[in-house]
Amino acid sequence: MVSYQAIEPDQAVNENLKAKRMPQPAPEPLRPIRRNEIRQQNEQLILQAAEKVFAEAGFGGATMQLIADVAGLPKANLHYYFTTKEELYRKVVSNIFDIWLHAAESMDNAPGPVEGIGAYIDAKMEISRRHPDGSKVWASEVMHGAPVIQDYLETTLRDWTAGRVALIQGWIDAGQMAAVNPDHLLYMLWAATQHYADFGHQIETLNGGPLTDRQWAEAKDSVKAMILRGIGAA
Amino acid sequence: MVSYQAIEPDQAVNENLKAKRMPQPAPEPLRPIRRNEIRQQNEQLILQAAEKVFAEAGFGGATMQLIADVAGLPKANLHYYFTTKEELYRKVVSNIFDIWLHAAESMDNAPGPVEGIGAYIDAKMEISRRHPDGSKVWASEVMHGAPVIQDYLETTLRDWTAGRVALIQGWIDAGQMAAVNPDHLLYMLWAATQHYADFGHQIETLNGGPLTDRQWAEAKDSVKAMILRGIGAA
DNA sequence: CTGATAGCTGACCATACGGTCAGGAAAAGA
DNA sequence: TCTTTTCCTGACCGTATGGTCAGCTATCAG
Repeated sequence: MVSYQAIEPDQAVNENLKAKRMPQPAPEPLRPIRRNEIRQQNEQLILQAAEKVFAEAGFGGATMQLIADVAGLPKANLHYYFTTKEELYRKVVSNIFDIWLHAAESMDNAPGPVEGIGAYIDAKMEISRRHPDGSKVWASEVMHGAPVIQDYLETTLRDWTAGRVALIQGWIDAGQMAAVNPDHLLYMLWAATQHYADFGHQIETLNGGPLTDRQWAEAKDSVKAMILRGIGAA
Repeated sequence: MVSYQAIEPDQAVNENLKAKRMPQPAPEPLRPIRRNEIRQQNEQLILQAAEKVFAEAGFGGATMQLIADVAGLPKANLHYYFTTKEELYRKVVSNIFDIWLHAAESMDNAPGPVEGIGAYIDAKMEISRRHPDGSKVWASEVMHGAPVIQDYLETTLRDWTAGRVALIQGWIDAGQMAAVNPDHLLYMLWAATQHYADFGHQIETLNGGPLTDRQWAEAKDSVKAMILRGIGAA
């Protein structure tokens, strides 16, 4: 079996659990544990660990035990918050989808393609840099036929896409850019930006290490320059 | 657990096995079974089934039993030809890598970027169309940190990339295209073309069905037009 | 024809997995 | 204080998985 690099369970440990297991010298801990917060905090902790593990191993390769170790919680505790592995996975994917949709708003209310598509590329490149795991989970899900989020594709994404296609067509009709096929332009935008997350390991290997701030800026500029020139908007 | 669509085991059945299990009316079957051929044939059969299953379920989600069913062979027979799941997977990935490298030759011996990069896009789009499973397996492997083909990335791919970067730089120096960053141009080429395989399901969903011949042609033209214009070569 | 060898496979095994549950601990409410 | 509710978890279970192996059959060289 392929041995994915082991993740140190102690990398992320619930601070509250730590505190609980040792005598507390202070009569009142600085952050009193309120019930409401516990649930929110642990769910977040589990979701973060799950995103990492799902991205690294895929749905089939990920194990609840490993997610639990990364989160620093007993496995049974995961099943207390998320009944099944699929329910946890579904929540992870849906979170990512929300981030994406939110970032997509940057395209609207722009006077033209240079600003609109430029801002969209900026936003998507930033997501690739800050949420590479999320991007990978999404990519993995779609590659496997979207067994879990097919309905999202057919409703939300479809509607969003139709709206942006109309937006782009409007720019074309107004002579603000070349008459490219809007669908394929969107595909290229998604592909070019998400590539830096999904294939980040390949890029880092070729680059001889993680991209520096300067290199990320150059990546962003390169993508923007090529695409904007490619659609005759620059 | 996510239920990936079941694959009908009988979709691909070894014709020789079929023949063996039923009385042969003809004294000499048209294709006599030679020992040499059996090995080659079955290995090919298993590799094809494996590529399909690995692409659909990922390494962790794929099972030897399912691969065996798709290949129409008993599971134990798989282990006769490929000792471990990882060995089989490694062979699948390495086969894909070879196809990619071979297609990459289309970029060489071109008088300029229009012909060279145009031909490369053509070749890669054709691979995305004809070998989508292979592309997905590669993507999955890289996304998971390339646990199996890291050495390929560091040697073969690195060398190939360096060569093409020099080639592109030569075109830039000769004034045949704009002064784009060659590395990021390569990333965009990979991203834009492989997207049609890796995210094929998403594209098909948005498209309301598989791309037609005409739509594939338009996709190819769109990618070529945008990129070639984007690098100032058209 | 005969021994040797490659191809084949049902039955089996140890392990690891997702998920369950009884029961304890801690906080909130009364 | 007592009761209720939420939180927590070690131990356990049925199942499915990757892999093995003894023993069979089919081919081939001599």
